[in-house]
Amino acid sequence: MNIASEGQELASWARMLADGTRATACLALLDGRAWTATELARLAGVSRPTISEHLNVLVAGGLLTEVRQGRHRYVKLAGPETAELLEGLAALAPRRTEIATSLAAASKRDAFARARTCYDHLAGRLGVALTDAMTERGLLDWSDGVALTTEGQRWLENLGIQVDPGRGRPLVRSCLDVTERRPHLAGRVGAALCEHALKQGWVTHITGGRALKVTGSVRDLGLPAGVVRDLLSRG
Amino acid sequence: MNIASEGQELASWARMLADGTRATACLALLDGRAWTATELARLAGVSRPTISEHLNVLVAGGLLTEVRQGRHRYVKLAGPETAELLEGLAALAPRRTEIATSLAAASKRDAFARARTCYDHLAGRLGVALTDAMTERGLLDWSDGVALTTEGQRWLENLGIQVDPGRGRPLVRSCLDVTERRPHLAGRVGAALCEHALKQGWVTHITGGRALKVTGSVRDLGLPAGVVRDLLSRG
DNA sequence: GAGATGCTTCGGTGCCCGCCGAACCATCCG
DNA sequence: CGGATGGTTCGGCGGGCACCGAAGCATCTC
Repeated sequence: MNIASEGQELASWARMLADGTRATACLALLDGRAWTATELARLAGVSRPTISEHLNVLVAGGLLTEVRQGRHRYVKLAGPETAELLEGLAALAPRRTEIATSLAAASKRDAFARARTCYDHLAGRLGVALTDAMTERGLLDWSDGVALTTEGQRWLENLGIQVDPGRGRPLVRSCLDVTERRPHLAGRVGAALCEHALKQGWVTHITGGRALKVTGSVRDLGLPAGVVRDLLSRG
Repeated sequence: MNIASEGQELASWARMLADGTRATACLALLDGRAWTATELARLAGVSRPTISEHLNVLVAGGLLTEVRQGRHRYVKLAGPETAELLEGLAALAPRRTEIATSLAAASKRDAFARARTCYDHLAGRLGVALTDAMTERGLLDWSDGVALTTEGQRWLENLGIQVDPGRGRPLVRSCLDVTERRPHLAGRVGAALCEHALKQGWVTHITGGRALKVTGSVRDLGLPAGVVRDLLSRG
């Protein structure tokens, strides 16, 4: 109860992210996939022994979970809440380096801001616009947190989307978008929607990152015309 | 843009809170008051030189702002966003030590959970219940973030509450409650409401903390009867 | 079996940083 | 002016920890 011990607790938690290598690994894991230790070592630019220690810390701290398969150690974020927390933190951490370094980097960032995955759901302008459109059409109710309306359930059924019954994880949940700084849809419905979008070819993965390419089929989603134009521009 | 440098950035930010002394100081500052360096040193149990260095770090990092008055150095949280971020983090950090140590500590915690200030607005069960009641009566609109409805404006006027016109700071804003883990009202309206509540004697400060004592006048607020009973019980 | 691959353990090194006491500066007070 | 008080600067100490290379397991492949 005393404030000093609470401070210690908060600090020990923050310490997990207070190392560049660990933070980099966590950001990489935001794509929702399970990575091997070696992959993360290469990404973060450290040796295997080093990343091994770091993963021990993160797993012990409950931020990551691991699965051992044969000689591989797969780690991933402990859960959607963790992912959302991380995205929120990254969004809130003041960004000091907002300088476009090169044209290639800029266009890569553009793609990232336009449409990407966040853990297992859609994010970027696409994710936010989709969430807005769903709200507009009465599929979501934000009066207390966020909830799926009966119209929303019907809409999902009409699209043929099966929502993973999932244990405990909320049906819908709002997640702060890193680039838009506005909430987009997460939770089981968000995940199902993303899966469906990939399966239907509305979006496809761009190699080497979380960015997504938006295809013409996105016109059928009922998004405002201006948004559709933006999403399809140059790409 | 590259993920490694983003990781470094996140880490350097997290490092500010990764020290027990600094985290303790930040939690103390959550009461919204400006503290002197010596006060914080005594609270955190470190020497004056030590806290001085820590405050330098936090101010340089933008988490705190300072005002020099005579021979005093007053520090406080940089702004309401910072306070809300901290409350959110403290709420999200898994609490491992949830053991009631003594009756005195338990009753102190009870008071804290029942009603307190969070930065400059009301929090605890009181804050959350008040926010719920306002939503119920159509004073708040949560369809896109949170907004004050015209009914809400009228309600404030009827109560004779002047809302600080404030530069840039949002009129209303939701803030995650540490104990309830649900949003309560912050922003300029939240601050004005808290100020009004103190002035009208709805609540009074309990010495030595952020906890508030709820008085009988709270009956006039239109909260559900069960909530009122809870808030007034034992105290 | 032998060799390759993924990962961990173990020493060891070096750096960072939290901490303090002593000295110092600035301000307020009589 | 001198003494008290709040704060900072400085030097130095100590511990923690991020990192690596070498060696050691475990697993898969041929």
